[in-house]
Amino acid sequence: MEALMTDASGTMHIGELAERSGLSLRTLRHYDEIGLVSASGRTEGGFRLYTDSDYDRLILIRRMKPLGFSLEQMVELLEIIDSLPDASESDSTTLRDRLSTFVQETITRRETLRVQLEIADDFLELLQSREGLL
Amino acid sequence: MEALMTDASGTMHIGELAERSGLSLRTLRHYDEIGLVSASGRTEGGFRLYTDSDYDRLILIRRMKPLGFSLEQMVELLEIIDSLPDASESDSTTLRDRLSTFVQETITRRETLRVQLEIADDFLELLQSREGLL
DNA sequence: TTCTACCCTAACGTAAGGGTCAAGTTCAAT
DNA sequence: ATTGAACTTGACCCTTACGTTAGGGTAGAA
Repeated sequence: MEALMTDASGTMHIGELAERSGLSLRTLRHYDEIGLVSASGRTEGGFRLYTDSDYDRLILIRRMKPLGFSLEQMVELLEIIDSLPDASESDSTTLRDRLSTFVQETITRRETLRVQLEIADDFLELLQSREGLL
Repeated sequence: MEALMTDASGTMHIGELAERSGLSLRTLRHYDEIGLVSASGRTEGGFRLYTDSDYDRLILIRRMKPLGFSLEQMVELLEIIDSLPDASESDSTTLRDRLSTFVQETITRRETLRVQLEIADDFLELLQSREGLL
């Protein structure tokens, strides 16, 4: 009975974004505070207003999370990604370096995750064998 | 040039256990404080004394870590495991239940880990495609 | 206007340690 | 027996990523 996007100008309040992204209100406010995903605007009364691209940003962040980057690192990576479209030639050397550092980090962390999965399997087996003894 | 176990009675100080387990001194003290892995004894002067079975306990904990259980939950699981050998018949029903609950939790968490690995792969691909654009 | 659902800030709490520090302990070498 | 380097102690503050009240303000329908 209610539109997904309350406002015709394509903005939403924090509650809707929370629901759509599956993140808590507190988390969204926290991300705003630290500048990871700032609300694109505010109502006169002070309500945060978010847009669809804010939502996209959140989705990207949700994908980064399993890799265990700190929020601060995510801020940095988003900065890099945001500035990619423009500076394709000028100062792209530093940008390229910063990005490839991130890619390396990501590869390392992905590997860590893989190892953890293995360890988890080991542990599960161990637990189940104990269970069998009962 | 020095024995792995300094003491003939088969005990070691916190430093040696830290080195052998790969955990920090701070971590070991923390585990002692919360009763996850308590030192088996103390010297007259107050130094913690650990045994080989303390070491074994640590290894088990290290294997649990990737699953993301809280230290408090690990305390509980270790309690269960410790009491398995004896109570094979008497009150083993509650024990069996508690253990199987843990096994279920572990399976769930293992699945989460697997999904995270997938998401990580997605993200890595995404990053690398952006890198290709430069 | 008043109700209700939603939103705000501010501030303290939490887990799992990290780091630092002064002070006490061990123990091998003298 | 003594000494001094290496080790250990507990205490306390710091960190990250939020959760959790507490006390209010706002949006919009009835």
